[in-house]
Amino acid sequence: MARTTIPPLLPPRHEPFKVACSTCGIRQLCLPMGLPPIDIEQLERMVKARRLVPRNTALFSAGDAFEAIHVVRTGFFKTSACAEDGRDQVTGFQMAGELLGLDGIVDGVHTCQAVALEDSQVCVVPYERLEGLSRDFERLQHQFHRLMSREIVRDQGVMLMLGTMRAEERVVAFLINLMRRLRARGFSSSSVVLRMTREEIGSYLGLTLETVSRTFSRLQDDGLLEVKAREVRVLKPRMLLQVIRQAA
Amino acid sequence: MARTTIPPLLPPRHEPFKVACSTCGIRQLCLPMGLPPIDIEQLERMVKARRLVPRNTALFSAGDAFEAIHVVRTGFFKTSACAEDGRDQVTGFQMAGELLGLDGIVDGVHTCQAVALEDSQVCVVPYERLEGLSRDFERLQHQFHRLMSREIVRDQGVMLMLGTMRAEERVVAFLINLMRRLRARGFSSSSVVLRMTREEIGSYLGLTLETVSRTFSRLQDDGLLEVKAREVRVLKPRMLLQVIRQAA
DNA sequence: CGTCTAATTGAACATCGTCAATACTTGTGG
DNA sequence: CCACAAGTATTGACGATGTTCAATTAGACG
Repeated sequence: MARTTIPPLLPPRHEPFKVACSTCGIRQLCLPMGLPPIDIEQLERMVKARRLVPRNTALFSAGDAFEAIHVVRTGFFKTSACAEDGRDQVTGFQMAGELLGLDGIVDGVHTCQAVALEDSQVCVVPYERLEGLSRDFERLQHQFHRLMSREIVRDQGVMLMLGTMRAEERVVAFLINLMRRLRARGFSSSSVVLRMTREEIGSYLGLTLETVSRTFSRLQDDGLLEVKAREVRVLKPRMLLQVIRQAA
Repeated sequence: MARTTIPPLLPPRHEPFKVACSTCGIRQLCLPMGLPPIDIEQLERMVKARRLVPRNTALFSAGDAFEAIHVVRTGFFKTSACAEDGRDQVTGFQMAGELLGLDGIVDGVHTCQAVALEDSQVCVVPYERLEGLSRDFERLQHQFHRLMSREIVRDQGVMLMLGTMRAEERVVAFLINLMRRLRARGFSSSSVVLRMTREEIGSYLGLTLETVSRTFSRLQDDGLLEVKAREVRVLKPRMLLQVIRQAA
């Protein structure tokens, strides 16, 4: 029953959690980031509920009506864009504090799919409520704009990677980015357990799963990494950075 | 003096134009799109001025302080992202009604460069003013959010292209997209004069200029296009569409 | 009209993708 | 608890696609 190619819909729509941004462990990485307590209180009013998203289920899919922005509270997601012709690609991986669903605003319909790669929890921010409170609270408004802009800058970075990097550089850039974000969340800065398959990494990087696998093996042979299935340990962080810098 | 690799700064900062969105020829494609007259009047209040941007000059560069969103009124732009290591890539081409500078919101600094590919005119929308009026005018607010979201969706489309398409598909997708947008602006739907070099196209598509050139030649040999330097005429629009559809 | 940039084209080469065989994980049911 | 099955990862050989380098031609602009 688990692990279907088309993830099953999520049965329980809303879990009745108590939401309290002001005491949330990830508030420095999330929407409240940098806001004074008075604005964070407003933020709490926006959040409708938390929602559980079991592993391998879709939080939303392409074509779904857009009603809310979601913020990852715990867990790990991937988003995939799909074109009309069936082509699809992983466009990003999201972890605690990161936003899901900004694509839906323009036409009120999601154009991508968000799937949990492990049992996860998200905060549901109904979009109408967000716009409403943004009108009354300047800092909240600015914060939201900053996060949309950050997504645009992030996307530009992905384009740069896809357009200019070779396979090895892409894989290394992916790893460095992932570990930087994990470090910001208090995880080890030298070792990761990847939540995604080689195929998903490859899709994100515009490579085949074989090329991703071979690249990991080569980086291991060169002594920069230790790779054991999904567990990656960085042995030479400096040299890893150089893999990208030396190119141009 | 002209055509330096680093475009010269724009000497006259603000041209004293009278701004009137309500009578502007491109209002259906621009920020006012779909808004009722009463909101368009508010929009006019946001626009500080129009500004002339001569060919091959930068409207803004990476590192510049972000103060305003710009909207292309006439002409044609490219935006390029540049990484710390010197790597850079064209991330988009903008024409009348399209926005420039959304990347600057997050940190108050531009992360990309916008260069005019022909003598152009932009409307300057000071960002503080935009946020201020957005708080008072719901539809304006929503419109702005829609346009940021549209940029995110557009970027996802570019990623999909860079990650999954072969050279010929990329070039064709680029042409189809360009002509669709030109058609929406009342230009011929069968012939274009490209404003950018093969190198700029290649950078955008993640290909070398030689591959772009060869691909044009092949599409011409196959009778789908007629290419004479920068002038491209589409002879078989249906078959052009099929170049992309048949892949998956 | 001449110079500089841009575009085309060819040949050799590198990188990555495809196909295929094998090994390793993980979860499930006997 | 073990064995099996399905999914996931590794590795090799080969081939396709796109890059690099180089030479030539065509355009654009002063």
